[in-house]
Amino acid sequence: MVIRGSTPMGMPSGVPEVVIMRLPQYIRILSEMLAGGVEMVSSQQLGEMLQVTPAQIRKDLSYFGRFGKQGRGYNVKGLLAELKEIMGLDRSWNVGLVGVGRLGRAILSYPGFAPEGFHIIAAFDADPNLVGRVIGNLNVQSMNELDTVVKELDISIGIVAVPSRHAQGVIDRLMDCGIKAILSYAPIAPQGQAGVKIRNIDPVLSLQTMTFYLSSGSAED
Amino acid sequence: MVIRGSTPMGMPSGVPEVVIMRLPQYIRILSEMLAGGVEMVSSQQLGEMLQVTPAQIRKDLSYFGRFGKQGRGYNVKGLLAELKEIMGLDRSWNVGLVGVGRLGRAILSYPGFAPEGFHIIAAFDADPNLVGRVIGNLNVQSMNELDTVVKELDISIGIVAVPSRHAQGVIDRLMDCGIKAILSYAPIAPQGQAGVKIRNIDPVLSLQTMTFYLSSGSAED
DNA sequence: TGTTGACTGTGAAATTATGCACTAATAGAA
DNA sequence: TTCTATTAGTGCATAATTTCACAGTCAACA
Repeated sequence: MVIRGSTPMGMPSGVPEVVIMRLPQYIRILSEMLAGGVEMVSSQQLGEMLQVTPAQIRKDLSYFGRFGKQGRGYNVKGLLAELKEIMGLDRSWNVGLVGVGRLGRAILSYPGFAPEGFHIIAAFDADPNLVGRVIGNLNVQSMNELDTVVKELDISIGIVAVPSRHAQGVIDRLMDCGIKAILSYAPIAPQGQAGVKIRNIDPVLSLQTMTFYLSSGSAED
Repeated sequence: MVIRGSTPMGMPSGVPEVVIMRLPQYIRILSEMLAGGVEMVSSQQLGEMLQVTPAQIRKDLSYFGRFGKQGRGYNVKGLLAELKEIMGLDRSWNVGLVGVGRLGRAILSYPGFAPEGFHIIAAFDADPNLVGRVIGNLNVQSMNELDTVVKELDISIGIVAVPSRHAQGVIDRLMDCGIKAILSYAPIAPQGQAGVKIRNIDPVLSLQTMTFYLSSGSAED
């Protein structure tokens, strides 16, 4: 799928979604390299670490500009900064969590979000017994307050951690609030409106995509 | 990517990986329909629920055989059974978990695996303080026992829930034991050997693939 | 100041995936 | 029985993605 339409600040448009899906991986490797003191990296080296061809990396980057030096490769720090800016990862994002059951609490206590700029600053639950309680530094709020709080706190990303039978309803509510990016942990096939990005975390589905290869005896990778 | 090579029981080979990635989703929807008492379904209806074109569903299924009736559609129960068999989901799989920290325990207590036939029947940890303890009905075992236990209990899938700096090492150990399917929760780009399938559960990466669309102001879906 | 080796950026080609549109089959109505 | 409305399966066209391969640039060094 290709991203059509114009973008505000002169950002090149027409970037395939597959490319967008790969950039965060480049960012991650580059971060590791920067932490490791590496200054320059070639598409060859980057490709080896990510198991993709060097040509693909160069082509991906070419959608956004020219970041390398012929004969030298890429400056790790510089490329990292560029990619972060392109992806909107040079800033922090306010995230709202819906569902503070066992899974929701695990998400709240997951230490991996904040260092990457994702701050869960509000938690909601439909259960009146949970509303008003403080869980992981957050005061659990009623679903009735969703719209108000999303706007007041400038929340642009929603995380859904409710039982699957309620997940689509919650996703609909979030979209009604103007949320355009949703991370759902529910094992369902979510229906999203146009212009809304939804990603699923679904370990069972992940396992199910591997068993074919186990049973078919295929030795391919 | 296309799956090359022959398969033992006359299973058609040459099935693109994208197709394999979609089949579990078909299976999920079909299960829901079966539970809902639906008897027949057309590719049109299935496509609407999954947001894919009917043609794609028919094409995907055609890699494996002919399951529908012209003018009628597919028998839900029958198609579900066929797809489960194709994917190796008509049986149960033994799973080993490495890492019983907070994340590992959350995985052990996740109720979604067993009903789908994935049984975590062994848990390992490198921490001597954890070895020997009973967590979630399982006796935590030392990493030294990995190879023996994997073979004894016929474990064919590994789940990795260790800190990221140890993840690649654990993945290597699992591959050395002959494990061909690994689900990793570590936020790294894992290096796998040929013939080994690795899937990542990485919520941060998922979030990072969405922010581009939030910042670019693109209204596309 | 040439010359060499390394490596990017990019059109073109190859490959892979998707969607169209048609044929054939089927059930049910008239 | 015949007609109509559906819908699967599929060859082919189109679209998307990946890879190739090479011109152009750069740094290092003789």
